[in-house]
Amino acid sequence: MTSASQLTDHTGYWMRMVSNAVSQEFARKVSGEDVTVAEWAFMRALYDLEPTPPSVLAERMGMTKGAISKLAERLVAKGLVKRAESQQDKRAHSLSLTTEGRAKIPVLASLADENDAEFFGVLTKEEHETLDRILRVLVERRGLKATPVD
Amino acid sequence: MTSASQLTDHTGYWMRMVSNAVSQEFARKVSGEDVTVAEWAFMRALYDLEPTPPSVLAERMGMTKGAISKLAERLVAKGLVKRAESQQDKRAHSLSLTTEGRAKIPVLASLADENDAEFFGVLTKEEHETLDRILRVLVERRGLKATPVD
DNA sequence: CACCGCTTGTTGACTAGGAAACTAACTCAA
DNA sequence: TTGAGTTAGTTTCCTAGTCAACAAGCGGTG
Repeated sequence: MTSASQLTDHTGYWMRMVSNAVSQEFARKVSGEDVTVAEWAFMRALYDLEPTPPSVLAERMGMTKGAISKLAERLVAKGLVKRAESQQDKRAHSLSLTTEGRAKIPVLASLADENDAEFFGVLTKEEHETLDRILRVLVERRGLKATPVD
Repeated sequence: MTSASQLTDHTGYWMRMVSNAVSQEFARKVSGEDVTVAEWAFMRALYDLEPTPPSVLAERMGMTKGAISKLAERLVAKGLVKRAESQQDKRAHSLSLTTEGRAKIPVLASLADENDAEFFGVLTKEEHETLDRILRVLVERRGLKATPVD
């Protein structure tokens, strides 16, 4: 075993490469809407959960609460998200989309659809479905936290 | 179409989630070797190409030349990579692994092997192979640049 | 040979996120 | 009721990347 195992032998390596490419492509698409990929993910998660505390979003998105705090702040500044004080607990608050934020969801979602279709369009329908299935299996079996609302 | 297409319907979303999880896991593993994931990828690419100019690595790794410049600087500082002036072109230089850097390759590679085995171990052998194949197909058909030395 | 445009690599300003320290507020037990 | 421990969120510091401006050097054309 004098030869190092190829970097390219690692599934993680290919995952990273493909994932980066998809995200970059998507970032380019949504930049016209003055939104980043992270902001879209945040808004989309919120769409299913609102009103929800930041902590839940952090868990869902696999980000630290610090990151969520800053992300939320940016979205509030853009007028896409609003905070509401909790009555019961003065430390806590809940986040929701504003009307404007909510209105952006379908637009962004269709960009995401388009991006996905375009990027994975080089696969056959069956390959694409298989990829999807395996990714979901991985998320489930590894207990990754961003489990979708189902 | 009042309902936004699910964020979770997007393959790109799952890719991002899984990719982040693999990388985080791997980052944890290599941190003991005082190396980051990006540094490993850099060294591993260099291993196949040395001596090579930074520009080629940038292309290979899908990073900007600025990022490569800084990454290289960090590795030089750690004594894992060395620069050599080009004779023909005084702007250019080439990068290689130092003896120490080269010695780290197998160690890091086996950590990568281990990480991959562990992370994707929740898949059946067939699922893992399929995933691998589809990712490679994607890289090839989409012309992603980090094409391996083959 | 002198200049103009292109290329190589570096730098500085900026952005995003993680880790950990911190603040405020809640809960519970004595 | 009060103090200790816990929890929600924010802030600070750090790392790592992009982008754009830049310096230096190349090469071709008048």
